[in-house]
Amino acid sequence: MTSLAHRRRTIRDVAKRAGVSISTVSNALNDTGRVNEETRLRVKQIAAEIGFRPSSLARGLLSKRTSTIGMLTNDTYGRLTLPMTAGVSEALVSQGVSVFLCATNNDPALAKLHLEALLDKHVDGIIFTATRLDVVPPVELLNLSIPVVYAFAKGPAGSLSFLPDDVQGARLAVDHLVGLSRRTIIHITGPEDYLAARLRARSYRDSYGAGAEVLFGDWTEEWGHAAIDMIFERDATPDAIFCGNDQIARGVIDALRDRGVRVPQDVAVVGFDNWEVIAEQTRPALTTIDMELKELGRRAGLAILGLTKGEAIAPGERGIACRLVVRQSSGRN
Amino acid sequence: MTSLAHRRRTIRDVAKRAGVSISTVSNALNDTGRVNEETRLRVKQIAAEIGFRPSSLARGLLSKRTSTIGMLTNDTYGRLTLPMTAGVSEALVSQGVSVFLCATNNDPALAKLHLEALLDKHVDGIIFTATRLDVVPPVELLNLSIPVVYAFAKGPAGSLSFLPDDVQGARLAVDHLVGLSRRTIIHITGPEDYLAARLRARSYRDSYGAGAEVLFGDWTEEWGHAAIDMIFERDATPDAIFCGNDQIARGVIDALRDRGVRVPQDVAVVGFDNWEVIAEQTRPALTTIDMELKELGRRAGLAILGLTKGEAIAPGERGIACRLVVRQSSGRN
DNA sequence: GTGAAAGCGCTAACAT
DNA sequence: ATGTTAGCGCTTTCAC
Repeated sequence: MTSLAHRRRTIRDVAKRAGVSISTVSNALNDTGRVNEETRLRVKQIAAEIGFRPSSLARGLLSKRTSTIGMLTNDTYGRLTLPMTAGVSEALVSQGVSVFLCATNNDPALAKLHLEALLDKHVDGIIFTATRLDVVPPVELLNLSIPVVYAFAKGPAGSLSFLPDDVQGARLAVDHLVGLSRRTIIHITGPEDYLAARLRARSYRDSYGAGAEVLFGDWTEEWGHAAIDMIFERDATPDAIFCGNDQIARGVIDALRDRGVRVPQDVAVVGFDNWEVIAEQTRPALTTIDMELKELGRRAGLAILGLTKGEAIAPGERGIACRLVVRQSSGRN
Repeated sequence: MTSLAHRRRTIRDVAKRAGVSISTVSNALNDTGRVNEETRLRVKQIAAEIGFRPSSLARGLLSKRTSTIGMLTNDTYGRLTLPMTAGVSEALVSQGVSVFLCATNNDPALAKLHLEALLDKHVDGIIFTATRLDVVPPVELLNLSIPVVYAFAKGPAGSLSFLPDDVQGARLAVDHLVGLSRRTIIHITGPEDYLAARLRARSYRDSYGAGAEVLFGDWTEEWGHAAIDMIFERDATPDAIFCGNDQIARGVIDALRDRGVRVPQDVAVVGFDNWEVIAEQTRPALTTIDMELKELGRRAGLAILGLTKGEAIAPGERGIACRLVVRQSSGRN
């Protein structure tokens, strides 16, 4: 193997080659100060030639900014965190900001370890994300001297959080079903101790009005099956089911098919999440609510970017609108 | 909002407070040089008290190491990349190394942008990961002065790659079915232009011997359905099916149930991926092959760590053994 | 055992 | 328009 470890080019290399001082190089490259246009061009030319890239370490030492941010997530890279990370990264890469991704696996000690590594590295800001809205963020985030933004998690009082608008999302689902002239809509959802489940359920009740019925259970296909078994033992059966997530919806649809109930003709089904591997593969494909997590991440990224630049951004909870994705499971009957 | 932006403590703050010079502080904190034990303790004590954390920027400027690595992935945080990232991070966090995650979304321009950001930030090394084995890594990775490791991707000649052992994995599946006295095993898999599909198919043929039959298609449930429809139009039907991934397997199982064929009594089914949201929710739950992606990531992480420390690690392709996960879809008949 | 001083690669204030 | 200089926060000789 040939030795690839050529010493990195420094500003001095450029200066020597261009026959000017290092400060002229600095000014030329950064388009600052007064530099003869010819000189500027020549310096830039030479810098490019020898592959000079300014050390962000040296730069950061002066400027106190590193163009890096940390993302702390409580789970092991789940399906919620990832679209958000994509959004964050997308918002920041064009500004030259890179993202440290740190999964804490719900382990406070690991969270602390990651956080210390981030602080050692002088990240300009931190985004905390979680797999559920009611996770309590690490207390260590409380008194940092760098800005912190919460994404898909409620930050403490006085902080800035970006959250999906579960209430609006659930209303979207119910309104859609009502618009299709469905009369009897039942809501099958996850555990009641999840804030998201409670929010969606409350919104369903508010939109639907009298006769609303909510079945809390688990976020699984199995629960979807079980719930259908319970419901269809009764006399009155619904003509629409709004599920708290896509997995439940898939279980519901499979159970309905097993019973010979036609979807969407007899019963329309709407899910929540737009988890494509589930929603697109149910038969029929699932109408569902998309939380626009990537957009949520993008917003959080832009916010942290602004904050690190010293912009004043009002704290509070920002809701991100959900989007209805219509597929076959809710067609007209 | 109270001003939280207290100036960071520096080594000088510690020195002043301890009444010693900064070099003594440095030596005391790093357990280097000759320092009186009492002094050392006192310095450490004071450093902790005022919350001093050495700037990794200043440190990196001297040492040429930043304790950061970059992960470049060709997709948008898919289900393959993520367990690997978890493994990488797990291997490195205890060493104080943080990971920049960069999704290139299969866009070469974006890849270049990310790569330049990483180089600007002096990452100590780079791990490239992909969603399929036969992705061609960005050429820009070729002549870097920092080590590069490939994970779930074949690097160029002379590089170090970590790959799942698809051949062994497929053999595991076939041997398992044969061990259950299954006689007629068919292989339904994804597109033939995927290297992974070809490797698994070849291994299946080699293990199974005469009479092997491979159906190439897509990596979807839909294709699983379609394949079963084709197969069961014929006279001779198999008593076992080995699928190229879990989605196909799920489609296969659903199609079999629709036809009244019992799984596993009449036909045993084995998948590939151990994608839990799929495998655990099929009815019956799916026996499948786990590629141990987290372990693969861990190995890649350890390798890059060694390389950045200057250890000599032989280039080549390292196969990571797959693991058979037995669930109900392949029980004894 | 401790401290003074040089210097990592860069930017910015100040001379010239 | 360009160069000299100080210094960001730290590690590392080398004197004392």
